Amino acid sequence: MSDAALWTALADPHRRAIVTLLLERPRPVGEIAEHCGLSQPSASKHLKVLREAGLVRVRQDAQRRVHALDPAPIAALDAWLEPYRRLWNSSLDALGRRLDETSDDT
Amino acid sequence: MSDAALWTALADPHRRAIVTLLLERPRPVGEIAEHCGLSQPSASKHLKVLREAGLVRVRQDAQRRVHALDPAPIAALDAWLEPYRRLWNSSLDALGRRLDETSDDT
DNA sequence: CAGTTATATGCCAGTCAAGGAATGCAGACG
DNA sequence: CGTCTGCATTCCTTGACTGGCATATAACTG
Repeated sequence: MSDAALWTALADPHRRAIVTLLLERPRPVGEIAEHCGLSQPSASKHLKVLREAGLVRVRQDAQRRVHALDPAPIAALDAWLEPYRRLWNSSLDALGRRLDETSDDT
Repeated sequence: MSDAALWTALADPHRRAIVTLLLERPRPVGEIAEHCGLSQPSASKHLKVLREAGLVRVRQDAQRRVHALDPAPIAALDAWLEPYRRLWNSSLDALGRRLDETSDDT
């Protein structure tokens, strides 16, 4: 269960920003740092955490290290959310039903 | 965007355990503490964080404070996951296609 | 090989969250 | 009103994480 590593990785706002940024396309470290307003060392460290959580993969291109998103671990989160999503949906349903019952004064 | 509070709240394993526990049914603080192997003060603190993230609601019953799960904030997470889920699914699709192509040696 | 670019790492100081023990507080109950 | 129960809050200590800076490392360039 490196589930913990995944949560920890995504708990940080900067790292979520990186992940979101990589959603667009893979990028080298420097570019990531710039876009997220991070120093290069800081970006490197965050990327390390993301790598160890399996969220990011590296491809070496000359001196550059192009980091790409790996969405696979997100599936674990998705699975974790499952039961709550059910609850949430049924709550919405209940709300909808109640709204329907009272909807004559809309 | 108290999105951050939500992530922070769920980043902690104990709090995830509490949330999972409350999935079953609402419970008073003492019960939660016992089930999660937490001291009473610790449980109280974690519940406070969960409350402030909107994940938990309290109903007062005599001296007891019965905490119940509120799955609504989870929707935010779900929304955040959306784009990644797409990617993930398409990756699966791609994998499936590749497996199909090579599936004569199954 | 010397120099430059792109990135990783080590070290340090500041910050913050977590756990434990003790205490405060409100409701129940005789 | 005194007491007990259930929970919240405070204080304190400790460990973890973060950022910055300096430095090491690796790969390209001439």
